[in-house]
Amino acid sequence: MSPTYKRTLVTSALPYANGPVHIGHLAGCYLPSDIFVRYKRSKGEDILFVCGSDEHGVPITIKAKKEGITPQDVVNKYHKMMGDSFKEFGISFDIYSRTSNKIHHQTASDFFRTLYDKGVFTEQVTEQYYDDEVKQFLADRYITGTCPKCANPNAYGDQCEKCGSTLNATELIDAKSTLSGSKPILKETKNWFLPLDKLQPKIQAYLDEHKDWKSNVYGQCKSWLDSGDGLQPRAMTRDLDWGVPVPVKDAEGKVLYVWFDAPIGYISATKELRPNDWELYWKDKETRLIHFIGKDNIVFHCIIFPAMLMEHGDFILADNVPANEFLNLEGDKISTSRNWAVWLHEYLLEFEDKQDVLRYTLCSNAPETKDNDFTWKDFQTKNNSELVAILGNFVNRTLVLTHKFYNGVVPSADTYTKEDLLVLEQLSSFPDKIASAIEGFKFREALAEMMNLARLGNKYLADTEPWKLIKTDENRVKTIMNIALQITCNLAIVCEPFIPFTSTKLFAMLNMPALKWHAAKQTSNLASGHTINKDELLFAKIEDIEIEAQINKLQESKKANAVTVIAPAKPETTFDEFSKMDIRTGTILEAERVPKTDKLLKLKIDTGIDQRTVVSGIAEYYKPEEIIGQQVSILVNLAPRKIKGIESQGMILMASNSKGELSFINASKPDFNNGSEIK
RNA sequence: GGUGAGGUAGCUCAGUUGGUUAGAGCAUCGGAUUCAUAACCCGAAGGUCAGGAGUUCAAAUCUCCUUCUCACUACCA
Repeated sequence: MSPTYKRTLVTSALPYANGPVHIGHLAGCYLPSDIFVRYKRSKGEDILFVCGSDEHGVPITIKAKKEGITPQDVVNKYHKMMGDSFKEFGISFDIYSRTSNKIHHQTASDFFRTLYDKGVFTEQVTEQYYDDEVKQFLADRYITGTCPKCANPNAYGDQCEKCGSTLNATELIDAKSTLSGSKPILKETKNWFLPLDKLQPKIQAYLDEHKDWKSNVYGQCKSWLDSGDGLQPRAMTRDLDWGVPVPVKDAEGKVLYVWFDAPIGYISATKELRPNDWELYWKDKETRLIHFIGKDNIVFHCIIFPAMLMEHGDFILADNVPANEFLNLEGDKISTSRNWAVWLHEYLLEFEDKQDVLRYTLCSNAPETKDNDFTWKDFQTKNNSELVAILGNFVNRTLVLTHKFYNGVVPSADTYTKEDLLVLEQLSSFPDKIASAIEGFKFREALAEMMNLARLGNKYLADTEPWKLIKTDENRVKTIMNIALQITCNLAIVCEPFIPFTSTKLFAMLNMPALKWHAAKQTSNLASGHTINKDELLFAKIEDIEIEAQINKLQESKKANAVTVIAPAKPETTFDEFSKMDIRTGTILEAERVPKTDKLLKLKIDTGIDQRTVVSGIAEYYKPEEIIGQQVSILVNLAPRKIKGIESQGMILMASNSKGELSFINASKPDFNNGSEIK
């Protein structure tokens, strides 16, 4: 936070255009950034707020294929959906752009070309799976096969969605191309890498200047730099036909890696918004650049993107990256694929005109320092006992009294008592308190301060009791009501960053145009003699029925999930194929943990044929001492393989449930000796 | 296993460079009140600051160990 900055550029993580926005996204980065920007605008600072849809990358091509439409159709659908719901929710982007725009393709392409011409990239030839039928390299997501860990037959080349393991495409058993169904072959391909290893000293120096970043952010960056071998070169191009084409020779069929292309989206969005002076926001040392993101994006925004910008030259680097942690929902991780989420577009339909309730709840419980949990019960409580009872109630009682006593005309303040002066002093101190919390990215604290202003109002009314005094001292009541109205007016100003819809309603009720931040330090924004409008309730109570409905809805998707996780049957095989496998009953003679691993047990098995060593990934489910003497089924003619330096000579057959938990399978009658064949 | 972030009242979280009886909101209980959406206002109760050891006149705060949660990462034939 240097005082020399003349302007600020705020970016919010580009949401990936393969699904709608949910509350996790909002709490993670869109709401905090919006609060920050609204506050800065209210202060009259020069600030731009850019965002857009991230529309490239493999998952979108897969989704398109599945639905039989083009990738462009997919992103068109979600781009519109996300843009609309952000807008309706009051996320006040100056521009919500998209990476399939021409201007972005041009910008990203030029950016790559500049780095290429400067000789920044290293070229590397690697072996990748290639589908010879459709003449195309296969991204990890385009390869399916049997998961080597849980035997799920529908694991992807990068991940098994059933057991959650991260995989390499080459690990899959019976790998298959999803494009043609054929067996892929390994083929050499050339890609361009960003040599992060060589850039490490520069990145280190950059991070050293920013030890003031949030501890979760700085800590994670440091762990990347300090870990074992330090940073590793990372491919910035992919063999794919959806994305920004690589603008060099010999690069047919290659596009920029989404993580190269996406952050450049911030630049192209700025360009689109301000074609004439966009460079001011990206290249002037007096511009402060801030990236709002979720914790999953830290490495890209704090290491890779800055590295790209440094190597390009010209550009400024982020001054801060206030990343939030994750938001859970009713105790479970939010998951798009499991439909465990509160979707913004659905919320907006089901809770019409209640944007501010969600904004308030998410901000007050934002995962600023650790993962947090969103519950509907909490949502209800926050609405009923804070928004309704404290803020809404204060405004309501003030306006009702004003209409009752003065027919809606603001009375003039007469002589201030000691008590009044104290309240006025506190009133004018709020803007700075809230501001410093926002400047420090402590939005929960800022929000709590905002509510304290409403509390101050409630207390003032309770202490002065104008409804009693009106019978004995009318003059005094005028002063009291004037002060209560000033508090209401200043509330309208300082609540705007957090709950803008409420702010608008408040100004409308007060019958005045919206005031800017600096006015909130004044205690006479409402002139005496001014007539206010009729009062209406700011917030309505949320009843149990509504909350139960939401909880039931989540229960339904939980049930739906429990059913669908059963893996579909594998394609038909032949008896010949099956009989190639030599499976026997065996007994575990010895078992011990493989050091420095979480999942591995080293087993000695009596197979009836011999005694052999097998390494198996079952340590999470069985303790070594419990399984000695256990009878198991073992595949004995599997090619041996070294795991953690130990040669594993076979594979224990395990049953795996939908959670990826494992269980031995063995003969159910006692008199089956080791070495009995399983057929 | 490695690395990072966390573990503070029933719940959600503050606790700045170690300094008198550990704070706030919500929930609970009691009181007062009626202008207000039975809301507000006042008060009470509620914590071996994950556990253990150490440094210090003094530790929630510093060091070490153990343990639990989350994230990244390695191992799973």
